[in-house]
Amino acid sequence: MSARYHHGDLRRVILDAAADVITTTGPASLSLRELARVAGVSHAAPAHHFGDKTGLLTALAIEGNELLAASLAEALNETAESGEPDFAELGVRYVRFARRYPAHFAVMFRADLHREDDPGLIAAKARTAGLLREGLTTLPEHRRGPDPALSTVAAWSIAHGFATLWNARNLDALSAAVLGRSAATEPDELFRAVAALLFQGGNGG
Amino acid sequence: MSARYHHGDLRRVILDAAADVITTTGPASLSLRELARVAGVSHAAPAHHFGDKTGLLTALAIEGNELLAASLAEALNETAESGEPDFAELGVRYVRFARRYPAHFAVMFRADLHREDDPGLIAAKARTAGLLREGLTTLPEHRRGPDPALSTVAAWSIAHGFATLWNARNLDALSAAVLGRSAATEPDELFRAVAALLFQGGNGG
DNA sequence: CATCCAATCTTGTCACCGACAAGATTGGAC
DNA sequence: GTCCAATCTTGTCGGTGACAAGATTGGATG
Repeated sequence: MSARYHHGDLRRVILDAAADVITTTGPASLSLRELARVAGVSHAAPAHHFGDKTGLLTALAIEGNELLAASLAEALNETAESGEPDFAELGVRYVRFARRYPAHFAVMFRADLHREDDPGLIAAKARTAGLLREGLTTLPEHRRGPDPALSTVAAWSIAHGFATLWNARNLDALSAAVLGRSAATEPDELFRAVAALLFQGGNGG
Repeated sequence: MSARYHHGDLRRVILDAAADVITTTGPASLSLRELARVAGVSHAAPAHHFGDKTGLLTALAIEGNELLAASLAEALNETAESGEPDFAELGVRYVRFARRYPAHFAVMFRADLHREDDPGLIAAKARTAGLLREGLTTLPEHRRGPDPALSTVAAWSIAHGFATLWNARNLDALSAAVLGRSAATEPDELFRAVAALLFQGGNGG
């Protein structure tokens, strides 16, 4: 009985199962015991790897920041090579990440769910924010306004807001109204159109 | 003993207590029994008014939408009188609402916490979204681009993203960088500066 | 005023959950 | 072969949400 003790990679399995549950039913109904059941281990096994429930969600938030940072870094490299830095591409990556990893995205910005003072989380968040700002700073001034920090706030806000509202299904009616009169059919295209309204060549005053 | 049965306005007391708890410690740690304790009633009393925990949070979400809609409607009336419709003012109201009622704001956009198909909630959300779109539609085209629906998505996104990131303390470092070189000291002013980067007089085509 | 009723609140209970403690098992280092 | 640290299990406790059944109240009706 009791199967075998060493599971192999229980930590990863629990993390993936948590992401699945959160994606379908949200973080509120997440239960360590259910995750243990899914993984086929005892009810206290998950706690060993994450300390407690908050620890599990902190791990998810860290992983989310790392995934996002990797995607942003990739976009920065690509646009650097093509010689045409494009802030919208960063935003598209941001929105795409939120759609592909909704569980991670949801946990990352919910301070009450994870341990805010975790060193690993602080480092991961700093890296993501740094890439965001770096990306804006590389833009020519006429395409991002005179103040990079202010532009970063604007770009981050519009991408984050779009991603959040999209995931929460708050843009369904509006996006139908927009897409009905254009050829765009994906949220990527809709966001590109939205992003085009920012930094559209005026002087930032 | 047992004090007196009829509390007077238990529903309101529970709602306010819930908002307090959520504001300080987040929705994750909310407990109906704790609210009952605070209100001085039995542990099952709150359920009578809201059905269950989800019902309580649905009521909070409805109230939040109504408060926000009222503020947006007020802003629309004011700018209509002054003859200078200003989209940024709507955004400022949006952000101000998120800061003044962080508990409501947090619950409103968290589908897993409230009952999405509640008729009252659907109506309240429709009213808020309608005001948002109406506000943008009244803007002259050269200040909001050719497509009102698209402009609504953009304006809603930037306001919602700013509010969310601000409440989650993700803009602290950036706002310090911006505010350090300007006279602005309040988030209202910071958002105004951000909003000025949208629809800044370029042609949307 | 007496009676009745629906709304409100209480008491009691059950299954589930998170956290903790103590013990069992495993793989690997030595 | 022995030991050890990491991993997982078992057992338990207090707290929680949900539900059922009963008690209390204010007001309506006569």
